[in-house]
Amino acid sequence: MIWFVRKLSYLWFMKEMNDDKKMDPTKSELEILQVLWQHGPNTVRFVNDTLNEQKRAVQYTSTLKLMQIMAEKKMLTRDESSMKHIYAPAVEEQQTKGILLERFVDSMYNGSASSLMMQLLGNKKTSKKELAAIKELLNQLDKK
Amino acid sequence: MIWFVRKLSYLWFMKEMNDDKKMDPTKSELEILQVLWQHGPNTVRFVNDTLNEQKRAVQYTSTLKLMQIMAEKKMLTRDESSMKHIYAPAVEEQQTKGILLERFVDSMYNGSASSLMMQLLGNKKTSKKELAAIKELLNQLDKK
DNA sequence: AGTATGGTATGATTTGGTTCGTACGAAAAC
DNA sequence: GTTTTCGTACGAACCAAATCATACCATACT
Repeated sequence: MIWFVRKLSYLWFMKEMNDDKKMDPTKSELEILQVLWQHGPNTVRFVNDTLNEQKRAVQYTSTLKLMQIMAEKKMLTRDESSMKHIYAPAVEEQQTKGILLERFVDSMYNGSASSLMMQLLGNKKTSKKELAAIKELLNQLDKK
Repeated sequence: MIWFVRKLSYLWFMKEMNDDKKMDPTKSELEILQVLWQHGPNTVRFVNDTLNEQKRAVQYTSTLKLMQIMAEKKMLTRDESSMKHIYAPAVEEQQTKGILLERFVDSMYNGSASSLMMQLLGNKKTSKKELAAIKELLNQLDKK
């Protein structure tokens, strides 16, 4: 009986570990995830090219290595059936961003979403269109 | 004449450098800034104690070193007139947070504040009180 | 067949941030 | 006056993340 309990708690432990790693993208890892979320599963070549034109100069092998590591961490999956491996995100976009956002709010605004809002709205860069969209959003929430 | 132009552009360059560093708090640096923003100028001892009770175990000398580095970067100023040095934030809270927020929104939501809002509101953790506060905020903005 | 091209694998190195041990000085307590 | 306590200074070690050079394999082109 004991072995069974041990096994269970071990599995649980491993699950937690993986979830942790999966969900903790670093800055560069996030950049890669963004590309894959936006353009769908793709090759290293594609991701690297996209990164280079959209963000900054980075060597092909650097991107390769990072993506390999991410696959190890189960943050990405990869299809090795063809020579050119195809990588896909293994984490859900909304969920991941949600976690990161929560962490951000916690560390900067003591978890207060409305404080963040104030900051956002006080910022000149928030356009009128954005404001309108936000209001619309709130109204819709009300109706539920 | 040439030397003068050189001097000017050098100074300009240094100014940029400093501004950059000033405004780029790392995670731990931000923790320290938060303490100082919240409690006003203070000693290393105080900051370290606060950190230890509010966040995590950290050695006194670690906090000391970090704050020294931050002072070097002009992120903090310090008053050395007394034996116990008094550190004060050299960057404005709202401004700094604004920059960080903007960066965050850019990297995660392509600069769209309303996308961020959606995320925030979709999150169960946003309480009704928060929601009310946000609405209030928007109404006030309208009146202007 | 031979060479150019495009891919993966991987170890070594660099970098940035953080942590801590140790040294040392001033002031307070004894 | 000596010892303990509380402070700063600073180099060294550590760690995670990121970068890159190199090696090697498969495919395509001539």
